[in-house]
Amino acid sequence: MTKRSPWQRTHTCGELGLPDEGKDTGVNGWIENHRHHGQIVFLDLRDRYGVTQVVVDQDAAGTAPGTFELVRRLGAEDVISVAGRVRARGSNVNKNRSTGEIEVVALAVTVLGEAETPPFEILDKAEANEELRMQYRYLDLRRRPLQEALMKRARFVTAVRNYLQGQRFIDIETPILTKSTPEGARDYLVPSRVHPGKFFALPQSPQIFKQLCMVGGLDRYYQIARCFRDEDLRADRQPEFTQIDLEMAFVEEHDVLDVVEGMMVHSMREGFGIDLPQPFPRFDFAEAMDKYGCDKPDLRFGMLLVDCTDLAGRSDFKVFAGAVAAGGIVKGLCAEGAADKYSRKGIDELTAFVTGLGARGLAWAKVTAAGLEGSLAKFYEGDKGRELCARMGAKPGDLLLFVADEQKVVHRALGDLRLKVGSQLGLRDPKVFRCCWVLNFPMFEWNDEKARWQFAHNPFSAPVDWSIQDFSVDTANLRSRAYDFVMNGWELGSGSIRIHRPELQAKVFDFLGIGKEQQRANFGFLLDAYRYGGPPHGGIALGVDRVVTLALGREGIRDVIAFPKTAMAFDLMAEAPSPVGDEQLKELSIATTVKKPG
RNA sequence: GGGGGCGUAGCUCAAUUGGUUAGAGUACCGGACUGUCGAUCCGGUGGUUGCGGGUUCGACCCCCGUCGCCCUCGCCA
Repeated sequence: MTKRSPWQRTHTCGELGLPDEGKDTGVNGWIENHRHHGQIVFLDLRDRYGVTQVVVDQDAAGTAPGTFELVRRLGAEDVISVAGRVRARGSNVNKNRSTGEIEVVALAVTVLGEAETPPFEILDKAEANEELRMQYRYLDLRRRPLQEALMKRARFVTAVRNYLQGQRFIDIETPILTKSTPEGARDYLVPSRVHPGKFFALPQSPQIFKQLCMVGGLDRYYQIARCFRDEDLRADRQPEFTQIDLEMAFVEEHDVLDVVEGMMVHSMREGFGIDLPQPFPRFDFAEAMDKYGCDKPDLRFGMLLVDCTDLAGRSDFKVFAGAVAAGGIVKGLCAEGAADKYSRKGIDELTAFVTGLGARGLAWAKVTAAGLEGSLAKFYEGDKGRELCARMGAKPGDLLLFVADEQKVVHRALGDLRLKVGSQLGLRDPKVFRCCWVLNFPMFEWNDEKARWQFAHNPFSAPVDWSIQDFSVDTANLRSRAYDFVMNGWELGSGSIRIHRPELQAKVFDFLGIGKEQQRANFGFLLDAYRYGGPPHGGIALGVDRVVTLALGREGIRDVIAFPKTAMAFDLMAEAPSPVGDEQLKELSIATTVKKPG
């Protein structure tokens, strides 16, 4: 016979209810709260499933001797095991708690782990600052919001795996110790002991390996992949992060998009109970820029950018006419019903906002039954005003906002202004989720600093024009078969149909000034692979951390990662990175240029 | 790499803009209390004001440096 453990658990702290009345039970957990009343003590016992009230009554019959005295000494975060009996709480029900109709009358209590006073209180609403909570992450993990995030995250990822498995995808692990390439983000390097002076790099993504899986005939690959990039951090960026990475052979854009759309609809519902409206609209990059001023449209609200360049060019308003004459454009936003929501001061603030983004100013007008009011009014009286309103789709009570400048500046300013005004008007409901695709991104972009063209997306994205001969002709307007997945104005995924012919791939590298030797050194194995029969293929990678953050309405991805790092890429709990001993360095043939270690 | 914000009991914050004993809530400790549920009531412990230097009769407050955290621009193919 197996000996019964003193902390045998029969129920969790979240599952007991009225139907369990009278049952003998064993529950384990952390003391969340304790209330002492002289001859009766109440404990709120917490585990990851919930909270149950435990009562210890000094006079109760059947209680193990010494139990009351023991319980009186217990405090917050002590870990205990309670053997007892479920009792209905009668008229003392706690309606704020799912287990509030019952309590466990303790017959015996075992202390499993004593807790010192924790450095901060374990509360649903985090009151301690994040620095402290990261240092004691294992305590922060006891908080319900963090547990909820991790549990839902796991449910979401499981749904993704199930869905992809059902679509014939194969989960394939790719190397963590891999090859450094100078293009792209800075690599995290790992020294090789047996190859002195040589280094592995941690993968920025499994990009090349997944493409080689396609050459390998594996057809449909996926991986929940950890990726590493040594760049400066943000609220939505960590040095290591997780992607749903997938690749498919013999496909066009719509094949990839359809699979991901199905996967997201399924997994968002399974993981978070969120139903995504379908289909996800598909925008051409140019259309997204034209209508939303950015390549990641927030579709939760309208307020599209409207082109008024032709009207503005004929205007007496010098700012408009001048901008058009200089080859610029004029676009506007119509904020429906917002005229009385913006005071002069409020509009000044919007003006400061757009000038901060490089615009020279913000022209505005409030629409009334009688015509326009505001900085534009005197240039748009009578028919001209009516014409402008018709173009903008404006009616009395609306607020019109315009920026005149070169196209890039107008889009930047109005794109961001649209989001700001949308937020101020409450149009960006965090409980509403709208997805879309943006396709046909530019192939290259000009890097001013380096004074040369560089990849806009990644070096393996195929050009839309398959038969292109010369990338130097009309370079800025060349489109690639790259696409982004966007939710609520957040880029969650990015992918493309790839180049699968070695000569075309080499031609792209040639154009970007990557010499043959460097091509061989960095990508030789990929170019070689294609010489042995590479299938057409494409894929995508989606940021898991971002999806979860957005779905749960959290502030940043640190809130959905069990052990995150700070903005300085430091692990406050483990205190990593840390200095290592001279012996270790010597073995790796490494000397540092840092004077004082540590 | 640049810009901004923050750093005061274990925790969250205050300190009349340079003024003499650095306060409050909470946590913690002790006491009272048999139905609480962020219990209540009474009492108590608790401070290198991030660190180093400077100005001043006097610094939590001003100056310089430094460390850390957060946000942001650059960066992130």
